[in-house]
Amino acid sequence: MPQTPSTRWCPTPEQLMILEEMYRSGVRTPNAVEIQQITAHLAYYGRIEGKNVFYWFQNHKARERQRLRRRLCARHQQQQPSPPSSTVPPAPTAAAAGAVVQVHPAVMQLHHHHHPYAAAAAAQSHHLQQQAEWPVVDYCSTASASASATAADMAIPPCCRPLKTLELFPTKSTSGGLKEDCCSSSKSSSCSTSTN
Amino acid sequence: MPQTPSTRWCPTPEQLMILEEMYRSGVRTPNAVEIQQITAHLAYYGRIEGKNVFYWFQNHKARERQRLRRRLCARHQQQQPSPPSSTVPPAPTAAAAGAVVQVHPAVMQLHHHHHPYAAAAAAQSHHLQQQAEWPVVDYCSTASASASATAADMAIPPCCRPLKTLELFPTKSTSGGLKEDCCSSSKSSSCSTSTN
DNA sequence: GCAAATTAATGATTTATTCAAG
DNA sequence: CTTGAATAAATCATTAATTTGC
Repeated sequence: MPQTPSTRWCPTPEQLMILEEMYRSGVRTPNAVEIQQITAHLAYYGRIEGKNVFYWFQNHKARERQRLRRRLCARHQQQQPSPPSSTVPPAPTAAAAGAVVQVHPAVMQLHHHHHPYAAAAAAQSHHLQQQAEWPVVDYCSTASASASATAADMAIPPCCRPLKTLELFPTKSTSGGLKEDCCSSSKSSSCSTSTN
Repeated sequence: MPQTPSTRWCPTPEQLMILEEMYRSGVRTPNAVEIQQITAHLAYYGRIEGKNVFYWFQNHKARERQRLRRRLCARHQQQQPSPPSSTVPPAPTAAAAGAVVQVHPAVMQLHHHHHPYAAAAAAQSHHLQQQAEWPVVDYCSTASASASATAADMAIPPCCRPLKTLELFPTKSTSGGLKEDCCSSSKSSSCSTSTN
């Protein structure tokens, strides 16, 4: 075994545990800076990169939602008779509620395993520095020169505008409702560039 | 006015021209490295970051496609009688065809405006180095160690795998076969979107 | 008990949709 | 309205679980 090329990241139990803890605490879409920190901390438990953290949150969030959706659907399908309003509340709200108090930074110190190693690991650039910042733009970095943001610039938690997905899937047709797939056969929907 | 924070990138005509030229040449989804180079070149004509290039291609591709879809749809709606096979080839194929010969790297030297400035600009880290490489992972870098792929593995151009799913397996329903999206059901709806 | 063959999870990409600045 | 930016959904691909035959 040369070195196990292992194309893809395989989270260690510790890493996974911490990530899940963070997720439960409300972390949804950490920005570049936060990802950096998370990565730095997790790096102590094994090889990891910023993108891994990024993807993990993306996937975890998406699949959590998917799972819920599926459950609801299945339930709805099987039990024609809609039970009263006493259906078991879908739990997710719990996490959301917790998020309200803004736990992002706090979580970082959850385990506060004061291992200088972590920081070092990140700083020493394992094999390439972690300064990445593309799609996951860190809105902050640009403000590096700022030092004097206009106000709420730094005030609000930089990344995820607080809790957008709070109401996960309010059956609102937000994204699933209207698409503009004009060629989708079916109704001769008027896709005619509408009112222009 | 502090310094015109200018939240979003505004491409100069030159930059735009070059980008469009590249797009026409077949560039669709440049990887991190390529984006770096493009950024470096375009940086000569004005402020620009990797993410801008990334987003530009994303959006341009998506909207080009959308535009076509819409046009086709409109046509199909207006002209009930389906024209023979001589309908104007949906253009995208053109790009695809061009892509077959793999123009990505070549394009880089399309203009080969040997301005050391560009490279310098990128290298000097305007205010932060451009080594980014997150979501836009460069599939190439990881493959560096490979060296011994199973076959067409390396043959295909690194980025947009032209036709990977082509004939991997004999329709064994391994992973792509079945979906279980239970809630799909109604997704038709008109495309209007009405632009609120 | 084990290894090849399936299936289930999940990491990584790509595509579609949405938001909001100009 | 156009389009840069951001997010979510869909999809692909690889790893881990598991089943199965020996």
